[in-house]
Formats: sequence, structure tokens, C-alpha cells
Amino acid sequence: MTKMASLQPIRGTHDLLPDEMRAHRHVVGTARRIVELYGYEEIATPIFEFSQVFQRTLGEASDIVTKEMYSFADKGGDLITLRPENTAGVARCFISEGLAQQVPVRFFYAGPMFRHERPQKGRQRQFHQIGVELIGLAQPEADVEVIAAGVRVLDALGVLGKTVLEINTLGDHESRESYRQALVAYFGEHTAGLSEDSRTRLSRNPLRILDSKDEGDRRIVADAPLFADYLNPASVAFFDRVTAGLETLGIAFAPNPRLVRGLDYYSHTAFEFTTTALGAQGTVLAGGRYDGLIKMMGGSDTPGVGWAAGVERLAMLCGTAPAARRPVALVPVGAAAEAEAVKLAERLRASGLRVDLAYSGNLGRRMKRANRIAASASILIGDDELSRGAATVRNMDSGTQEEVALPSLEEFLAQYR
RNA sequence: GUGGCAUUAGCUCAGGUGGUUAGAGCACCAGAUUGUGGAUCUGGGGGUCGCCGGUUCAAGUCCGGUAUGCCACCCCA
Repeated sequence: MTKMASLQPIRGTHDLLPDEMRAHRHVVGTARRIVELYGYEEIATPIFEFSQVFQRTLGEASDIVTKEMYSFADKGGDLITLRPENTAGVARCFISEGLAQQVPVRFFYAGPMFRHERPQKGRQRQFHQIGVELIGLAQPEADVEVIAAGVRVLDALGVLGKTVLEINTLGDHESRESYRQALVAYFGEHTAGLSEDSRTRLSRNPLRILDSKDEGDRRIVADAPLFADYLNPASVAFFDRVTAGLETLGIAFAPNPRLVRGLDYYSHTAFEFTTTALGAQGTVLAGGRYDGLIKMMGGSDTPGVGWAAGVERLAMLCGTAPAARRPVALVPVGAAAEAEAVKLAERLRASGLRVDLAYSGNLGRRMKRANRIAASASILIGDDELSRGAATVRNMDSGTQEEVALPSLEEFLAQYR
């Protein structure tokens, strides 16, 4: 590897410098604060798991498993995968930690995910997600709660108005299987007219064909069997209760019969908050119900519902990051004052102030620095002030300044905290 | 993984048909202003023109490859 090549970040990864990091913290912190009101507790699961955790749960034929996983053998020969999403990890955690005793559990998480995809705006190989999982409730009210929490998070971030909530039902396992068979039969008779992509989908995930953008596919899809005709009464009743619950809460939604999910573990409710403001990567928060997942992984038969949201996408939608907290600048003049300033800086920090102390430069340079870092006030200490046991405090917005006795500095500076 | 477009200073970008020491704005540094920042003016530092190779007397400019970004597809947060 050449020196230059090694200095590039790995494709699809990004450094988060302070401005962007603050934007991320705003998104994550806002979500954490909101979902806590619903009783969600934050947890963290490892960013890698045995590959089986993802292979078995996401579906052997899913795109994530077939081409997007970062997998490797570790030194012990175990097959390891960097998590491409976190629901499987949380489900594994639920089983490993014996949490079936405590249902229902409400979890919130935030952290990096990894998918080996071709990068684009809003799509990176290492990206960050926040998400919630509500495990152990089979009632449709749980779906409504989870969606409502998503709405509140988007609203608190000021982006709800830029999104549309699309919702659909995938039915229970029985409904889904009979519909799947009907689709395979129908599309099987029209393979000649299907796009190459859709012919592949026919064996892997025929529901995907419904969502195809190919014009020829769309003509065939227009006459395809409707999912509504294959939903059993229980599935219909479940979905009705979800939509009724949303209406009760005044949550606007757009039914989208063609909304499907790429991951095998979903059933019943599927939903996505989409936006047209981010180009092709329009999904900012999405999720659904995954009643079969935990049993499939070897746990007890435990239902679950949740969502995940992309931190980068939400941050982009939010626009500018919140400003950093403004510091006060300590500006000593002369050796005696510099020595005093080091001690004073510690004192002021102990009182909760953010304090910047430059270690070199004359008064003019230090004032320029204070200005550059957007200090709210500068505290000037020279021989004059020192002899009087005081400091000159300059308000950097108004330019006014006054002398303050050193012992009462904390009290005076409280307005800048 | 497929196709298209891009890559020149820290950032945003100029650089007809190849032709002497590659430019601008912003940012940065210094001075005007040696106890007072922001504005203005003056000056300054900073570029292996993504990388490798080819064509040519001569390549930032043309060709090939490669890396990365962006756009679309695929799929998803």
C-alpha cells in the first residue's frame, strides 16, 4: 500500500469533524430524549456478531446478505460480520440475556452500521442509525405507539413536515405465503415481459416486483393479484386497528399497497417516512413488525415491532447544525498575569464556564482568537488589574467592558454560562 | 454489482483548438494598529493539477487504466 492510498479514508466512510458531529449529536440526543418519554431505555449491542445472526434472520436471498455484508474470519476462524442493521443484534441480545422474563421491553439504540454498497449522497458504507424496538407485545397498539414515537422524533427535529408516512401490511405468515404463491404464479406466466431484474426477483423476493420502476414491469404489475385479496381476516383486522389508532392520534399517513420490505423477518405492519428532499435516498425512518424473528433465532415465540432511522439523512434534512456553546476567553498580558490566568481558568471551569486560554500571543492576537472562537466575553488581566485584584470583562457582542473583582468573577460571569 | 458525470490551493471554482515561472474569491499568516477582536487597506505563505502509464519536441489540457466523489439503477436508514 502506498503512503497516499493509506491516508485516504476507506471508501464510503467519513470523518465526523466538530460541525458534523454536533449535527449528529443533535439528532441522536433529540431522539433519545423523546423516546425516553415513551419508556424506551438505551442499550448498546456489539457492532459485530457471528455472521449467522444476520444470515439466518435477514433472509439468505436478501440484498444485504448476498452482497452488502462486511464479513471476515477472525483469528480463531469464526465468521464475523459488521452489523448491517441492529434489529437482529437486539433480538440476539434479547435471547442471550434471557429478557423474555421481562416483556414487554422497550429499547433505544444509536450507533454505526456497515453495508458494502456503492456510496452516494445519503448512502455510506459506515453510517449511523438510531432505532427503537418494542419486544413482547402482539397488539396493534404497539405498532401505533412505535410509529407515534417516530412522528414525535421527526417533529422535534423539525423535519416531520418534509416527510410522508407510507404504510402497508405484509399480513401474517399465512397470508403472505399464499399471496407470494399467487404472485409467483402470475408473474411466472409473464416472464417474457419482465425486466431482467424482476426475473431475478421472481425467485428471490417476488413482492419486490410490485415496486419496480421498469415501465414494462409496471404494465404487468397493474394486473397482478392484489394483496388485499389474500389477507386473512385476522391480518385485515390487525391492520385496521393500526390505522384506526393512527387516526385517533391524528397521525397522517398514506397507504401504499406496494410498500414491501427487503428483510425476511417482517410481518404485518410495514412503514416508511420518506422525503423528496434527499434525492434517491428518500427513506429517513422505517420499520415494521417482526413477529417471527425471535422464534426463528431460537428464542421463545415473541412478537416485536420497531424502526430505524438514518442519522446522516436526518442531519441533512435538519440543515444547519446547532451552534457550539460559546466560551469565554481568558486574555492575560504579562508573565505574572499568565501565571495567574492558568489558575483562574481552572477556577472558572469548576464553576461551569467553558474557558479558552491561549498560551501565546500579545493582546491583539489573543483578542482576535477570542473573536474567532465566538467567545461571548473576554477576561483581560494585566499588571494594572492584578495590582487591584481585579479583571476587565469585555462583552464581545456589545464591546462594553467593566472591571470586576477577582473573587466575584464566577458570580459576574454567570450570565455567560 | 451496472451505467453516466466529475476530480486544479484548506474550501468554492476559473484555466478556447496541448505551448514560457498554474490563477481568482473565501479562509489562513503578517503589517497598518507593541493594553483591546469584528470592518478596510497592503503584503505573504500555501498546489507532485487524485494516482499510474501512454501519445507528443511539449500534457492541467489528448488517450488508457485505477482510486475517490456525485447522479441514476439495484437496494435501503
